[in-house]
Amino acid sequence: MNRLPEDFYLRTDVLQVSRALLGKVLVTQFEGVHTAGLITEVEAYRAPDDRACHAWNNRRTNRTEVMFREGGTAYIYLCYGIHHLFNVVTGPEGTAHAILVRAVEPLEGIEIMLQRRKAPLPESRLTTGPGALSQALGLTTAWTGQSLLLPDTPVWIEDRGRLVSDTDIAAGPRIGVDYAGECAAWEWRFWLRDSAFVSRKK
DNA sequence: CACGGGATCGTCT
DNA sequence: GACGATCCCGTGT
Repeated sequence: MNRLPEDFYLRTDVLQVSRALLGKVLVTQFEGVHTAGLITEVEAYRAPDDRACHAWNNRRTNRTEVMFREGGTAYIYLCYGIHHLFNVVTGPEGTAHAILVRAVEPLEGIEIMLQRRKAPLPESRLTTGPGALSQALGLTTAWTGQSLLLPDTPVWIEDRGRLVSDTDIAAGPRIGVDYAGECAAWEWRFWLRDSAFVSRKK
């Protein structure tokens, strides 16, 4: 296991970290069950200037407090009362930057994922979409604030040597942030261009 | 394939 | 009291 180190997350440019996250492997292990998926699609959110960010204008609330923590922390919140959306906090403590993981390619524990999701599902839809992948990997809001760095955490991210070059990465506007004014046009969504495991076609 | 609606609840006004 | 960084299913084409 080659868990990403603190330095990976502490970089100040959340867009750079977002790109670097593509091709890494998101792993969960709890109650004796192991699942893993290769990260294929992400979105960056960045306070204070980004209106689409929950912590826009550096707004601190009970929910957003986690976003201000040190990079390498999980930020998970409930969306539409149903979906648990998983984010990775980046940057030093005091800045509210986070990366939403929108899709992964299933690697390990696929039978478990099918059970957690609504089987039967085609594998192409098992973990594509932020709510879908969280359900497949067993990620819930119970883990918001959880470290990805400490030993024996239930969730972490690994580097397994998959090489991703800039030409492998496509960028476009983020999904579902039309309310965010001009920020909605920022191309802060990144995905592996050739992956079949992306939440929506371009 | 495109579109529309319902589910469901924590969070903030 | 309104609404959301979503998803699934039904309907119509």
